[in-house]
Amino acid sequence: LFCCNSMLYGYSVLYGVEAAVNLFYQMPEHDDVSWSTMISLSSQHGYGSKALNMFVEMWNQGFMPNSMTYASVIRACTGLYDLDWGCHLYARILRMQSSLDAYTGNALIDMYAKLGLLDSARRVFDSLTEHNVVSWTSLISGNVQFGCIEQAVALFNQMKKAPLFPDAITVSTVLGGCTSYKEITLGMQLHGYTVKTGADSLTTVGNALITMYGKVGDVCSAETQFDLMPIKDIISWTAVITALSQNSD
RNA sequence: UACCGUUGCCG
Repeated sequence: LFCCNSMLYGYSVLYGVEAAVNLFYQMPEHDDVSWSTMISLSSQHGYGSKALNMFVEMWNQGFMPNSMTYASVIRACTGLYDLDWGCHLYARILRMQSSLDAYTGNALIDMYAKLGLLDSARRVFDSLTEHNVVSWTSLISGNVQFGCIEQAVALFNQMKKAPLFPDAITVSTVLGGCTSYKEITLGMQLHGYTVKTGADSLTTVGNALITMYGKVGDVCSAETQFDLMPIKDIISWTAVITALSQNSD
């Protein structure tokens, strides 16, 4: 059983999730680990309804989901835009585990944020005893995506006062907001912040900066940023080419 | 053994 559990993950990497599912059903017996592994693999690879079905099956057979299992199923709900199931899981977690932890809490924040229920996302956020960089970024991302850029920035500034630092993903998220809403003044302030912290040399952050300058027609800054970057990936190249082509002279 | 957030283009 132990060997099979390790093989489930290996199978999904080598042959795809379907192969892992087949292996799973060929196993003579299952335990919480096998179930949880399959559920997280399924939700990670976009097989959301498969993940939900397996969760029900697992539950009916009397196995105990842990917070990572719950987080995986919530992620599945997020991908399926299945708010009913998500709320149901929320209630069930509170019933079974009495409180949210970092995994379930962040998964719920992400779910509400992606579905545009920013107030609910905020309530979950506030109910957590501890916030990590993912909690903050998920909430910020929701506000960016649903047009509350000023609220996103307010959160970002609040976060800088918290005992943890925004990472590359947090900064890229806010920069993405500046791009969408053409908030160039704000974007340039953020650019200054990234230079100060050295974050501008990180590929994700640099990519977001290239895109932002390209979008507002500042090809020169876009190119400069591109040239400054020590590590360029496929996104850097696409972003700079897009910037150049959309501002052709 | 597995959890959650991000940046370009195309679909």
